[in-house]
Amino acid sequence: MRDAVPVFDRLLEIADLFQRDMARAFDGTALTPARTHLLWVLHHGGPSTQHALADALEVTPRNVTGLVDALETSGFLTREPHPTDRRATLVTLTVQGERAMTAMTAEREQLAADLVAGFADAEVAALRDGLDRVAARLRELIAADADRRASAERRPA
Amino acid sequence: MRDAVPVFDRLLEIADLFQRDMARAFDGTALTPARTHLLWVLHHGGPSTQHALADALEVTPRNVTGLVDALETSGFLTREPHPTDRRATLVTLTVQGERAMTAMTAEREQLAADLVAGFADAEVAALRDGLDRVAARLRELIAADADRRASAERRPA
DNA sequence: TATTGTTATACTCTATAACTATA
DNA sequence: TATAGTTATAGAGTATAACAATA
Repeated sequence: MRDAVPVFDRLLEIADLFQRDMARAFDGTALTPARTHLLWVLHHGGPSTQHALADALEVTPRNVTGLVDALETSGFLTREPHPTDRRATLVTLTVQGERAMTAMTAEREQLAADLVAGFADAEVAALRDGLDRVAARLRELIAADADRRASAERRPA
Repeated sequence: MRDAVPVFDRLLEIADLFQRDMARAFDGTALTPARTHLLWVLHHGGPSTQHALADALEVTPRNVTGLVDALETSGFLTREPHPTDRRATLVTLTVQGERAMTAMTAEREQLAADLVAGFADAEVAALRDGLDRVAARLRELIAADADRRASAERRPA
């Protein structure tokens, strides 16, 4: 297990680099990470209510109001009345919003290819396998931790 | 290159999981990611001026003022006059701050070991190698991108 | 003149709580 | 009574600009 900590450190470094890279990519546009995430969900899930978006983004409905406000103002999406539920709003990507997400998909694929340029196919497959296992393990650990916290909360009450 | 996008997606997912895990770990403490990062830099670099911290964190001096304010209030560090430069402040970890960083180091090593539990040594080494190469590539791409932007800025001026 | 840290101001992301309009 | 979205309020993280004290 001599290499466990270096693997961990590299993963943290890559996470940090991704974050910085994305933040930089938004410079000069009206987009930010949170707003882009919302557009991405909309692009893949189609027109949605704000409540559905809040669930998908794991964020409060109030938060979605703010994000949708900003994206509506900058022309990436529109709010339309829900056809059957007059309480609800249907959020829909505009042409500009769709174009932005299409461009982002292309950039994403380009970056993915660039990251493993120079790898043999078998090396990429091995890396994929290793990452799949690490991600699964991490999900498990987080779930176990959440359980532990939940029962610790139930105890003192 | 069939696996390039899945590798990319896994890396993004792991980055996201790390972020959520850390945010959760701070619940109930006075610590947050940004404040913890500052303590970590202090733990590894020893007593520093706020300016040095701003450089290390790649953040504005004004931002450091706020982080140090909060950490001073919660007892993780102290501000002391710089021995030779009366403009500057020396920020130093308290015993509580050192203890928090020691605990964090142990948790980090535990998590790193857990992530690759069940991997053969050679598999961990291969994963480490793959991640090293991906991280190096990502750093290159970001640097190239920064260069491109810098010259694009010089042009229209 | 340049540097260190601060006050002033502002924007983004996030949260909770209270409220309105509808189901 | 419950749900969808909003207003009100607050705190964290970040930034720029102007300014004081010191180098």
